[in-house]
Amino acid sequence: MLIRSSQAQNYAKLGRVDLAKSVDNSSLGSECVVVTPHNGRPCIISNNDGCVIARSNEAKALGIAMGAPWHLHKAAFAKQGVVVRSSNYTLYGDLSARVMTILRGFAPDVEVYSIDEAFLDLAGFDDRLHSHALDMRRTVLQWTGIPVSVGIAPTKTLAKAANRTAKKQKGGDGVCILMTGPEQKAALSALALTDLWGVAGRLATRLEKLSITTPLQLRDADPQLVRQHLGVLGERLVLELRGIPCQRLVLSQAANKSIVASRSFGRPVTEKFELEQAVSAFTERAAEKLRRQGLAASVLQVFVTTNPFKPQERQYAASRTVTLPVASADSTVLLRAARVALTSVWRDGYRYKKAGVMLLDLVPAAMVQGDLWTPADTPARQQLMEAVDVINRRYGRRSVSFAASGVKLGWMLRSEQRSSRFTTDWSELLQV
DNA sequence: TCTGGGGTCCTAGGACCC
DNA sequence: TCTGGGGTCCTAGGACCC
Repeated sequence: MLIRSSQAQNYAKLGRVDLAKSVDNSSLGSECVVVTPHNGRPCIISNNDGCVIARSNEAKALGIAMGAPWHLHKAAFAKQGVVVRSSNYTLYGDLSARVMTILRGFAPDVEVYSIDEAFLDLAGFDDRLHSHALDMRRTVLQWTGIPVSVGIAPTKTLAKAANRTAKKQKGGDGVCILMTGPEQKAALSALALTDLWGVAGRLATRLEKLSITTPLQLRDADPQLVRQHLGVLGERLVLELRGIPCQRLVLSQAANKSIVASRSFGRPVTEKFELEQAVSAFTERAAEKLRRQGLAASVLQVFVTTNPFKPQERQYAASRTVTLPVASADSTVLLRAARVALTSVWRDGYRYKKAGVMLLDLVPAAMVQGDLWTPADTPARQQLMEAVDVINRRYGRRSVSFAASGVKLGWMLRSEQRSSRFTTDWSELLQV
């Protein structure tokens, strides 16, 4: 598929659309690759010049694997005339939004699952699932130029399998419906364990030890046994494969629970000041994201690792978290916390490969109260700290703590944790 | 010589997804 | 010299409390 738009000078992978009917269950999925004017030349997208994260069909035909390390294949790619582009998530986000808007016209409930996937509730379309799916496909293609494939089934897990089947069908119409037992059996028997949603290498290995090597064997396995060995996720997987939904449609876009900024370094970092610079940059980037979403962070974590691909080198991985007295989105505050955390994880003599900053315990910034949020040492803050000292002397060290919980930000006495005593009225603290 | 049990919270780590 | 980045969820184990 070609997009002739001049701004789309690389290609975007977009649009597996899984539509799931949640109540009595059906589902739909699509995948498309949009390739810009490279006239049939193989094309890939890399992330940070590290890994291949998307491939055009021509590139797939060359045997270029998903996630292939870029540096190992650089020479071969050049020889084969592979066009390489960097990822452009702003562009993909824009295309994605257009597709999602169209999909909302085809079902009342749409879950935007990722940048290129959606689950739709198709309850009520039972007698015309196929024509509805074709209609949807046609419209998305006409209006955006993006081909999508559709998988329909009683559960999300089966819908994903249906989607995969639809995508792989040679000469098919891009739609796969797995509503009946025989249909499901036929489709599942053509898949490998790791084709299933939620099963990657580690789980597959553990399943093999239970003599479960195919999706059908997993479906027919004892859920209790699977739960014992793989936990609750494994049990859910078995049930979903049997057509018993364990996952509802998620309609509301929940706020982020964490924000990360991280990078792998092009060459090993051995000097502390270099790492400090990087961590500062990560912190700024994460803080910007935080503010754009109208959030504040209560906890900041810094992590560093050496290169795990070089086992012959001494390995070290560490992370340190700093809890802020009050949730903040202020760069100065976050930078200070990041510096403290980094100093604590830093060890001389290692070749650092990757580092990052993670912001956690996010709360709406609007909930953070007045002076206590500002980085400066205000009189109110000094009063607060004195009060904390008094309380700690009376009740023991660290008996008062600050926390964000749900929509409330406040303090609590540890001894009263059970009663979850939160408040945003800081003066109460002074009276304890 | 014998050294509770149950609940909660926190953290680190593992596994998965796109 | 070179192997991504950004997320979520679950679990095990230790600390702590009663």
